[in-house]
Amino acid sequence: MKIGEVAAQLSVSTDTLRYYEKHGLLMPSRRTEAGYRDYSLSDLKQMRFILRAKDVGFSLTEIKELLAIKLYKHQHSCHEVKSLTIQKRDLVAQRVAELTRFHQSLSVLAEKCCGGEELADNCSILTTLEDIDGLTQ
Amino acid sequence: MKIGEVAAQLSVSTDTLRYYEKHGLLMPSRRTEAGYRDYSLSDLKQMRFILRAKDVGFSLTEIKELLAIKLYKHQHSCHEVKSLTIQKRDLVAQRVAELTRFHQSLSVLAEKCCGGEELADNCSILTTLEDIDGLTQ
DNA sequence: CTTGACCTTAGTGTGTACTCTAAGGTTTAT
DNA sequence: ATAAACCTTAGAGTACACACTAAGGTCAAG
Ligand SMILES: [Zn+2]
Ligand SMILES: [Zn+2]
Ligand SMILES: [Zn+2]
Ligand SMILES: [Zn+2]
Repeated sequence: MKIGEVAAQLSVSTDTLRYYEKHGLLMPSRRTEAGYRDYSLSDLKQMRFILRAKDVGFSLTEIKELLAIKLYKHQHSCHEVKSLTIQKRDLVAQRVAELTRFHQSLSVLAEKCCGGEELADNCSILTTLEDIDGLTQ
Repeated sequence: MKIGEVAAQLSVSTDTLRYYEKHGLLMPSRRTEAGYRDYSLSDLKQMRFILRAKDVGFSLTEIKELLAIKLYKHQHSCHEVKSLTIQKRDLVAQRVAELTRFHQSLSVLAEKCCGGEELADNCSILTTLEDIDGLTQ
């Protein structure tokens, strides 16, 4: 398959496919005489793996590690794979916690403000951000 | 106050202070004869505002908007300020939702894998990422 | 036979929030 | 007087995941 066909089938851009190739995530098996990329079914399968890994939150760097393990499965253990997964999950959990704190603070701020068309001279959001202990109480 | 003193007092780097100045967030009121930045108490107060706004999740661009409103409070309404806050809160909520889906998927993946020292030939994480409907069920 | 739709490479631009560097001037202490 | 510790500027580098561009080669349809 040519790059355009793969791109259409998987709903990605040809740029993305070339980008992944450049960064060692997906090398098409063959090239045509004219030098065109020629993707095999196995290449397509690998691209689906990559996209699914992205869907669960892995970065491209992490996916590259997963692919390296997948390629030589018999040289790696379940432990390694699970470690990567758990590490990622915990990192995601940390970020969720941080963003949840943001959300909480923003909610508190929003509730303090009347939101009316009056002038912002005494807006509680602005004064709270000015005050030292505005959000810690 | 000189830049180093401000930096020490607020636990930021002098680089950060110069960066904020360059990007229009905080201009020190004066310069000394030698060209050194000379921060006033009001400058310090503004820097605290910026840091507190960062703490609740506003980006520097958003903080710049807030500062512009704060500077001319009598030309802006509570509505504007509250809008910015609500928009940000909703955006954060979206991101939390996305990351929570990631977390859920990663947990499902992790639970499927034994995590032992055996070879990864049949690792459920890898096979699930390969399968089409692995995570949708 | 030419038009348009594809394909190639290599390189640059985007946004975020800094961080670091180079090359040099100033201040304070010994 | 000189060294240490500050300060200045402008500009480059970092991570992430592409998107876009230029300049050109290839191929199918009309
Ligand atoms: Zn109000
Ligand atoms: Zn208000
Ligand atoms: Zn196992
Ligand atoms: Zn496993």
